[in-house]
Parts: sequence; structure tokens; C-alpha cells
Amino acid sequence: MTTIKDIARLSGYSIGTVSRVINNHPDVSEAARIKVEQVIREQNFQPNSNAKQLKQQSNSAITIIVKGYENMFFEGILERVQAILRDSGEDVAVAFLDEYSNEVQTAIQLCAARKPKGFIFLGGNLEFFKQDGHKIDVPCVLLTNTAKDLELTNLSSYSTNDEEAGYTVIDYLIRQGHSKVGIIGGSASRIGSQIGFRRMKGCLDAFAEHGLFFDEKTQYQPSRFSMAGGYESTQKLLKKNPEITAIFAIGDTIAIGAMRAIKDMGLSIPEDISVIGYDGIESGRYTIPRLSTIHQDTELLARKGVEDLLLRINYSHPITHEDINYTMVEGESVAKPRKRKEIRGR
Amino acid sequence: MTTIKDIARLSGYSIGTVSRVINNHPDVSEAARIKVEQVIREQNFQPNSNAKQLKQQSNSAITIIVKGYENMFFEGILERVQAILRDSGEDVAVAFLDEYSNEVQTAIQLCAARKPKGFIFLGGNLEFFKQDGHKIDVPCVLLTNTAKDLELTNLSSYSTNDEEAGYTVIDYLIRQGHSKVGIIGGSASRIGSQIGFRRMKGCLDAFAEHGLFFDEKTQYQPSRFSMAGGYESTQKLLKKNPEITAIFAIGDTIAIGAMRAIKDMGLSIPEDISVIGYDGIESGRYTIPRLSTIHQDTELLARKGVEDLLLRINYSHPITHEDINYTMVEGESVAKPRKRKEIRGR
DNA sequence: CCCGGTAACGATACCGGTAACGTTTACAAC
DNA sequence: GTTGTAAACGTTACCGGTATCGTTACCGGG
Repeated sequence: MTTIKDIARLSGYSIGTVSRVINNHPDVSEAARIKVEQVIREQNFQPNSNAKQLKQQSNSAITIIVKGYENMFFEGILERVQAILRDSGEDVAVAFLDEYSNEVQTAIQLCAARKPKGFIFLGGNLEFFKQDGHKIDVPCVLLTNTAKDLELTNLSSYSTNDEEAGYTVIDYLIRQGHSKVGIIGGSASRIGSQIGFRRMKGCLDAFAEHGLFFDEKTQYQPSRFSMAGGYESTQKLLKKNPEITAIFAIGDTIAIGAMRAIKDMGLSIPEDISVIGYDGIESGRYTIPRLSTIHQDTELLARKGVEDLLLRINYSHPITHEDINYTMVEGESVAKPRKRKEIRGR
Repeated sequence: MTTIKDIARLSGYSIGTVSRVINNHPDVSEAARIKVEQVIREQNFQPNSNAKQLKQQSNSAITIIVKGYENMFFEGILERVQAILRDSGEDVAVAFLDEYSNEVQTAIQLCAARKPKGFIFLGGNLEFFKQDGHKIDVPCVLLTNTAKDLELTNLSSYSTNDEEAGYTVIDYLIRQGHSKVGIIGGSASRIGSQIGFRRMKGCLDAFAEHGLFFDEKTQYQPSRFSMAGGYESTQKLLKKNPEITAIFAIGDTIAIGAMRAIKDMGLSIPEDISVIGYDGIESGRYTIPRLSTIHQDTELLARKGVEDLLLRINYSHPITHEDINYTMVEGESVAKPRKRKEIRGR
């Protein structure tokens, strides 16, 4: 293995000079730079990152913590974030957590052992951040949720304006003529991945504005953030409230499970029941029928998040909280309600 | 930050002893072990992995190289592999490559800079391994493809017996009465992710055995490994050969795109065209209609792969090549062919 | 000519661990 | 009592970088 010493020996300069060349320090002559760079290329030398990171104390890769690996929406962002980070020459580590783990605890532990330069959270529970977020001693970015109200000094956040989008969805369904709308997804308690808490708030506002009563008992059903979760929850929801003519699934993954459940109950989409999702994952564009949904701009989300993190790592920029634009995508899964036929068992 | 020195000071022992306790070395008294462990817990000390890895030369995390991130099948395995590795206390790094990158080159570069303990490849091009595989100087495991014929000393592989499974699929379709079967996916050349090369071979055997001629020109269509790829390729395939009554998509992701394309051409599944996939991803269980497919045991694949890698890293075990059992899952996307109606454009 | 300043570079301490080796102590064997 | 041996522990070199600091050589100004 070639080390900086070999480069020094072969180039006729000292390791100090070689190090300066590598790190673009000024105190090095043109001649030395050229010679050293040549040798580095010849040997295709790569500085040992362990040594570098050990010396520079506290930093290795940027760690992406993905909370809820069954949520396919994250996978799109993950890929993007990872790619951008790689192109920026950063190391990337990934930790997948299930929907119910404490991502902040995980981050704190990783800080002690791995010493990452920073974290990017794909999903996260604000309660956990409120409790222990300050213990994470490196810059963090939270994606797909906002930490605006948290008063943390180390956490930026970028997300769709979930509240507004939630409002948009319900408003849209009501305008289509649906008065009995069901909502599935998110957890009633604040435990869990907590995505959808704000979305729900927007929904309630929309109902209120239209003068409609929303009975959380019979029109709402919590759900794991997965297709299987959506499937089960839809069955439960429609069983306890057969009047429902439209379902808002708080994530596309859940919506796909919901559509399958509806079909299995002998009903058709959108004739009997309309379905609308949230996220805009690729799969939703290929379902039969195509899924109507709120499309979040993953590309932008990823880019902004990474940009923010790098600026803060390298130049101690201030934290930012920003809402990213969303668009509603009309697929084929929503129609005006019609007179309901009997629900057939299967 | 607490270091091993702090532990030494606080426990009244030397750093040598502390190190021995941490690493379970024998030469340490019961009293010392207990005391040191207590202090470690109190301070909740985590050894600095950079220092450790620097000293131990050549090793940091185990790196998972995912080739073709649009292939949802990999994401299931990735999650599993990652979880098992984490439970084993290993660091995990992930690199996502697109379908057309050279994963072996990437691994070689990572070896120089990152010094991982080993690699797990999710998908891979055998040609690349044949060329440069020997340059990767750490243990590797290839998942979802076999390196049996490669004569590499550092590469184990676990995969479904693709050839046999390919045979099974075509045999099944033919027994259902389909004589004009189309195949999409995989690349005709050996460049690209190359998944499906063996699958194709099994297919050809099945056609031959049943005395059917398979015209690669009109019955085969290469495809990117994504829903979008499946969509486009299906359109092309059905355009150049409208006689086809069944399509074998060489991956479920492709199959989902195919189903959508068929639907958009005004045909129905499975009445007009049967579709069968390969992989057994979760999405396929929620499509409408449910996708028939070859289900690969991701859990087993992941477990065997990780187990193999760890054994070889820690105990220099020999390499292994093993075929994992597959099962055919009958969904709702395959039926006996019927008299074809005209293809309507859309 | 001498001095101060500076560009360019070398020598070296240090980061936090590991492991080889040396030292101490206790105890058994002779 | 001396010696051998092994357990238990301390000391220290080393991993491959970075950064500080010291050194050298050369420059211009007085």
C-alpha cells in the first residue's frame, strides 16, 4: 500500500510538503506541486481516510439515517442524497431504522463511535429531537418533516408544507363531491415515525372550512407505513364505516395497499371508492388505476438538504427551515362519488 | 470526548489493560475486567473507530455496492443485509451505482481509500469481475448472480438458480397453452447489469424442449431494469409482434411497467396477455392484478451472504457458490390464452 | 554589509487506539 | 534460597495522516 511517505520519498520532498499539496495549502512552490502531483498520479495514491479522520478529530462519513425502510418514498430520496454526496467527494454511511426506533439515540451513539461529519435524517420523530436533539454535536438535516418549532441550533429541515398539502387533498375530494372521507396512516399517538401529523392538521382544517364534521373514531385509521399496513388499515376502516366514498392515504405506499384491499373487498376504484395518496413515488405512476397523489419534489429536497449540510459543515452556515413546493398529480384513482352498492365480502 | 486514556485513569488501570478488556483478551484479571467495564459503562465510552481501524490497517466498514437502484428487489435485500450486519456490530457503508457503472472499478477505488473489510455486491456484471475482480484485495460476496465459473479466489456468490427458474417460467407458460411468449429485460449485450443472462438461457432450453421456435428478433426486447424500462420495452415488443399472448419480464419491476403498458394499449391482463415476473418484490403482491412471479428468498440470500463474508473476514474460510431455492408464486396475472382481439391504439 | 521579512520546506508532536514486549509479582519446584 | 514460570499489567512503538513550528535561503532596504 502506498502511503504519503512513499510519495515523499519518490518525489524527493518531505511528507509535510506532500500533505500540503494534497490539501491545497498555499506554502508550496509550483515546481513541488507539479512533481508531487505527478508522483501521486503515477502511484495512484489515495490518502488513508482513517488516518486523516483520526488526526482531524471527529469526522468520517456523513451518515444518512433512514427511518421506516418500508416507505418507498425514502428510497427515492436516499438514492439522490447519496449520489449528490458522492459527487461532492463525501463518504456516505447509511443506517436503516424501523418505523418505531429512536433515531436520535442512534445518532448520539454514532457520534461517539463513528464521529460523522453530519447527519441527514429521512423522516424523524420531532419528540425525540425535542428531547435529545441537542446532544447530537454535529450538523443535522431533517428531510420530509419540519423542525421549525424546535429551537434546536444544529438542525435544519426541509419538507413539503404538509399542512397545506393535507388541506389541498381534502378540499379537492370535497369539491369532487365526497362528504364521507376516510383517512389512513400516521399514528394517533406521537410515537412512531410521526409523518402525517401535520398532514392531518391540514385535513381537519379543510373539513372545518367546508362545514363538515370529521369523526376521528370512524373516519380515521392509523397505519404502519407500508403496503401491508395500508391493506389492513383499509379493511378496518371500511368495516367500521361503510359510508366512506374516498380515502386519503397519508403515503403512496399505504395507498397501494389500500387499493389492493378495496379491490379484494369486491369494490372498484375509483367508481366505488376514490383513493388519493401522498408522496409521488414512482410505483404510483404504474398502478392500475394510476394513483392520484401529492407529488413531493425529491430531487429538490435532496439537493437542498445536502447543500445545507455541506455549507454548515464547511462554513458554519446558519440553520434553515424551508418548505418545498408540492404539486397535486391527478391520476385515475379519484372520481366523483356515486350511489354505493353493497359491500360484498370476498 | 472520552478516550481509552480516560477510562484507564478513572479505573486505575493502564490503557493496555483497558484495551484488553475491550477486546476480550485473556491476560486480564477478573477484578480488572469488572472495574474497567464499570467505568466504560459509566462514561458510556465508545472506542474511536478511526483510531482502531488505522492501527489495524486495512479495514473500516463493510461496503455494500448496489448496482441498479431502480431495481426494487435489491432494496429488500439491502435492508436485510444492512440489518444483519448492524446486529453483528459491523459498520456498513453503501454505494449506489446505476445499472451501467463498473462496480468492480468502484470497489477497487474504495479499497485504496476506504479500506473496507469486505464487499457485498447486490447485482453485478460478471465480465467486470472476470477482468479486474482479482484486484479487489478483500473478501467479496456477490448476491443474485453466480460467480461459479470465474475462478476468483476472493468472491463467493449466492443466487437463485436463474437458469432453472427461467426454464420453469417458460415451461409453465407453455403448459398453460401459450406458444407465442415474449421476453423482456436484460441486455442483449453483456454490458449492463447483466441480470437475466442465465435466466434467458433457461428460457431457451424450455422452448427447445417443447419444440417451439423462439425468434429473438421479434419475441425478445431488452429493457432497463425499471418500471419505465418495462413500460417502453413492452410497447416496442407488442408493436413488433402482436401475436404474443404472454410476457415474461425478467424482473418484477419491469413486469409492473409492462402491466401498465399493456393496460394502456387497451388490453387486459391476463385475459389478453399474461404477465409473469421474477424476484418476488413486495409491490408485486399488491398490484392489480396480483403479479405471478418467481419468488427469491431474500431473507436467506442476505443471511447466507453476510454469514459467508464474516466467516471469511474473521477466519479466512474458503469461498462458496450456492444456489438458493426459489418458489413460483401464482398471482392473477397469468391465464390460458384466448382468441386474440384486435389491438387498439390508445 | 547587516538585518528583517517571507516563501518554501522539513522535522516532529499528536490523534486514539492495538499489540508486542518488558516488568512485576506470586508461587511452585528443586 | 535460588530459579523458573506464568499471570497480570504497564510501556511504548506504530498506524498514516495533519498542522505547528523551526529552519533555510533569498530578497530588498537602510
